[in-house]
Amino acid sequence: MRRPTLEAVAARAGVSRATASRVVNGQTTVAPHIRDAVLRAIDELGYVPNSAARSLVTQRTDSVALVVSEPGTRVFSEDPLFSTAIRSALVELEAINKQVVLMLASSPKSHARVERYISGGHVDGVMLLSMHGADPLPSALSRLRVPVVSYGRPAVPVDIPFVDNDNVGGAEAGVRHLVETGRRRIATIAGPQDMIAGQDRLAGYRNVLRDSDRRSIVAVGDFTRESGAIAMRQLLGDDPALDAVFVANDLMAVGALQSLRQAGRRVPDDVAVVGFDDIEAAKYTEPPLTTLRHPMAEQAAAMVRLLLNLFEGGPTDPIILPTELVVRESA
Amino acid sequence: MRRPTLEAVAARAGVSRATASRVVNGQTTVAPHIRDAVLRAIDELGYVPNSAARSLVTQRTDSVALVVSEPGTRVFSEDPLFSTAIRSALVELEAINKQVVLMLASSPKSHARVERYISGGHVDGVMLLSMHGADPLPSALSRLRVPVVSYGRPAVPVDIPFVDNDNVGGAEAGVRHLVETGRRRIATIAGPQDMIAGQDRLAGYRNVLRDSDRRSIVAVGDFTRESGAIAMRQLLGDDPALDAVFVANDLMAVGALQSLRQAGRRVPDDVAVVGFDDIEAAKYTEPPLTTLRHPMAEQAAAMVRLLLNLFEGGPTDPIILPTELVVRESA
DNA sequence: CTCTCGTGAGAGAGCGCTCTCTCATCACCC
DNA sequence: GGGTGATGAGAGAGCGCTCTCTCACGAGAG
Repeated sequence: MRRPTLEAVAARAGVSRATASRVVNGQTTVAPHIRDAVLRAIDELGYVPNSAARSLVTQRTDSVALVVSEPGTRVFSEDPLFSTAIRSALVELEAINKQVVLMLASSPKSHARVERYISGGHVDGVMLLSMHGADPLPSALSRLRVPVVSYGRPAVPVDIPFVDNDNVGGAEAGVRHLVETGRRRIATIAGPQDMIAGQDRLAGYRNVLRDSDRRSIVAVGDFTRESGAIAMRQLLGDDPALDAVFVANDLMAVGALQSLRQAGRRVPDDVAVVGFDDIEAAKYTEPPLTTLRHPMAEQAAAMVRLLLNLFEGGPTDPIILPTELVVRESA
Repeated sequence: MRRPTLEAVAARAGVSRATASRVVNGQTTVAPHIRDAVLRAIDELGYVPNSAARSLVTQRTDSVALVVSEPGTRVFSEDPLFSTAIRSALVELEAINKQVVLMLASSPKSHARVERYISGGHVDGVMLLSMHGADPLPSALSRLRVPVVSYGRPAVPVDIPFVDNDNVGGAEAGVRHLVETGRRRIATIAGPQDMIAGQDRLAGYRNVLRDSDRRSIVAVGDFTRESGAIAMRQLLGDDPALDAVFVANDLMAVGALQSLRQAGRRVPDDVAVVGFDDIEAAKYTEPPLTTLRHPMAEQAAAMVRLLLNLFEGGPTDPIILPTELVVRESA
């Protein structure tokens, strides 16, 4: 009991396969009464085109790969960045009838898998959610002559269109807020330095401290809550008198708040805290977190548009989305 | 400049296309020296099989659809349930070389899209992350004669293999813990009653209250933090003397904790709180949350195995995974 | 009334692969 | 030495579709 073919539809409608194909593909060179007959046959038979056959001849697949290159299970599952970006990209792509193949590229083995798959012509394009600098994927894929776009600026200089948020400017705004509210000893919990977001947000912090003649106090985390808690303890050891901390993402800020609480510090009275990303959880910390809104969904949507432009020859200049300071109670 | 075909490989290796195909597909009936010649040709040409051509003849696609049926943007992005389950399923499927097509089925329009796609034979099977009872998808897909499995028991009685966690037993264990620690007025913030998880966890709560001769105090949320906060305020209005609350998921518990704080209630001194799921964030609330561990990743992995069994004729009985009480400081 | 041109429909090749069928070859045994 | 069977390799059909090429037909022009 196999699915009806175009042949069957054509036979039922009393036309040739070519004509049936014309109707299916919406060509206008078909007389109305014939078109109706074909459509009726399609309906009656429950015909659905075989995509393998179609893409065999058209050389298109109408699907794109979304490659997520994040080794850490915890980060992937816990950081709303990924789910938000994936969901937004999905919605955008479904709107233009493209399928999304989701792939993980965490180990060298899976890298090979991804490369093989992509070069197998299964997809018309690739969207890369790759955060790590050492990641060989951006350059590998750009060599494959497949349209590739990136969510976030690739850490290695490679000619791939990308969309990023203004990490440096956002960090500057956050730290400037601390300076302007009279904080003197402003520490930071930086993100991983093999990620652009980690590097740029630290750069922003340094820029403002330099200009405002303050000493930088740095601990490094890996964007997880736990690393934020550990880094905060370390900072309190390094400089017990610190009165503010700029944390490179909200997840780490959550951990930092816990460490501050355990150390008996009041927030914001003793120590002001500014996060980054404005995830939903930031509204529910004690106290609610002052942070920088990172437009993750918009970023993903813009990435999809960039990929489309790559297909259709539109502009593919990098896009940098602005961030916005959201002042709550922690600073 | 198109990709090399099997024909080209065969020509270069000096064999027929059929023999080259045998080598590619790992058949053993090829003499070693010929196999080597073919492999060398493949390597030199950088040959990658054309999957469209292959699945056109084999009628297989080596890919499965992962259909996420969750209308709420916020829930999808914020609840680690989705990202954890998706990631785990992805890892399991990549291990057996299956591709994953991720699809959203939130609106009636996208339902039609999904159905059309599935019935188009693009995928060998479907995994359903559908939580809502009114969801027409499970029955629609089961009619399509495509292998389907479900993450979570489908809300409508439909003959689909599924994996779930022990919602009732978990809720009972959580509430029993509250009873055993001497709480008298135990309220609950239930999940949406059109979801099995919402229904079953409420049922578990009711079971224990009934047996321990306590009155039930119920508010209903929708599994978001915000709804938890609202429900908690409502409960405090309904019964200011309540001394415990069982919250149907951790996200809502986070919101509830905030409302309790704002109402000046100390946790656990005045009000004990038990959540459900044991998400990472549960360790970072103030105070850390006592909750029930819901093995989301294992559940997804088991679902993948179930789908495999469906392909290969193994057992496809429903699987119920146990939950475990994790006692922290909130109760 | 013939010629040209536009329009709508059919014929048929071919996308790249798998797989059955067929055949050649060789070892083995009586 | 001829028959038998196992083994390895090739020929070729065909998966379901698109798309070019061709052609039939009718309208309009000369």
